[in-house]
Amino acid sequence: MTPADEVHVTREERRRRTEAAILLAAQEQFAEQGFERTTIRSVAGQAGVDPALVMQYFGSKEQLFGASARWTVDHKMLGSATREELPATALADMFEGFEDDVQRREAALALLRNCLTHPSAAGVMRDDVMCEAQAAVAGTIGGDDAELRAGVLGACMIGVTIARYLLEIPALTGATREDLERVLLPALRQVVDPG
Amino acid sequence: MTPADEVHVTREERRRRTEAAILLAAQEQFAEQGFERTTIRSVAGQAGVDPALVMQYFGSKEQLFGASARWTVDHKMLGSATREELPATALADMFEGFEDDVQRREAALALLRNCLTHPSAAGVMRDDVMCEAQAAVAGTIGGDDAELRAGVLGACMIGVTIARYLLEIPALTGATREDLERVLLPALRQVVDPG
DNA sequence: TCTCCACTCCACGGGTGTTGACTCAACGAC
DNA sequence: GTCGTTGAGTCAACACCCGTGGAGTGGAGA
Repeated sequence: MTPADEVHVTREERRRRTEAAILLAAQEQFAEQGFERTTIRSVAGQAGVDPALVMQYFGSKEQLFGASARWTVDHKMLGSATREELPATALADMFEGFEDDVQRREAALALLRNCLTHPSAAGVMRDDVMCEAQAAVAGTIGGDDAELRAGVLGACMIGVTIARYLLEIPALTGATREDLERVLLPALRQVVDPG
Repeated sequence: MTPADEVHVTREERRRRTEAAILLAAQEQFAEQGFERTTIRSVAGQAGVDPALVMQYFGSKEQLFGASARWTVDHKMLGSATREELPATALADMFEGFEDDVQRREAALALLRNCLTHPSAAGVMRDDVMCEAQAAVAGTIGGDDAELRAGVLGACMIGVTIARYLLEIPALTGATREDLERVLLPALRQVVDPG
């Protein structure tokens, strides 16, 4: 844990590091095995730490999960996109969140993996991710059924995300970003632009 | 459990009924709370039966889940549909499986609810549901990226299904079938027909 | 009346989240 | 430099719940 070539680390710094190690291990296990199948002991084991320390830092398994599972949708970018740009912006946000940034990916996977079985994860998913993003884009879509179209857009994005990053359907995992854009963008434009 | 106005039921008939009651209770709980949160005891309690009887009939919790979680995609109907009919056929299959037939709905929800966290449910979902349906429609789609387009079609269907029946996003649950068809069909046609 | 089988009772073994007391090295005051 | 204090980290254990198994019971069938 402590590199030999590092002469001295302050106590505060050590604490920050182990807390980060615990959080990282928790995110990985929550993302891969789900909430119920990851145990405090296994997280502590992967982080090289005693299980009791996990409790001391995060309070409970529930709170550890709350700190681990996060999905940051870029509301501003979605809100400022025109109707034509909307599908491409949403797709770019997905690629950035699930492929480019390792930190964001584990946190988002931890939430998505459990959003069907864990009550609070379902709540966060429904309220913070889906409904907020929907509200952000419904205005730019316009028309009578703007809310529905925004919801369908989100639902399709969720479906593709699940198929590609969680279920790992070969047809989806084997596709490049350009492949996905080519197939998906015309369809999503049809969702946001009824004309 | 035994209706008073029923004079006599054979032993074999009684056994069939209690086994069906156990299976129904299991499907409901697997569908609503997920695999880990439903216990043999709670299933037995809802069925009005001793926990040990559940084991005796189904062998293990894993096998009980296997008997409970099923999703029957209508491959023949999907395979025989033309490219123009494909989106409407898929959507009709979703409505029938998740709204019209109560038996099928609980079984399908039990599978879908757990497909991100339960290993064997994930396998069934990926292989039996997604990949088989994909293979059934890829032929009628045609072209170089037929597999990818079929996969994207399935992914969008899964996303809408999850958003409407599991996450219960208001914008999706509040929509009628006609609303969904109006918004979704043009987009799905764009997926299966690149022209 | 004897047999069989649907069904129950009770307990075991194991794994889990959580806790309180404990150890020991880093830190600040002098 | 020395000494008390603080806090990071450990250890052992508790209380609980779960899946599962084996012995037992009572009423239906022959």
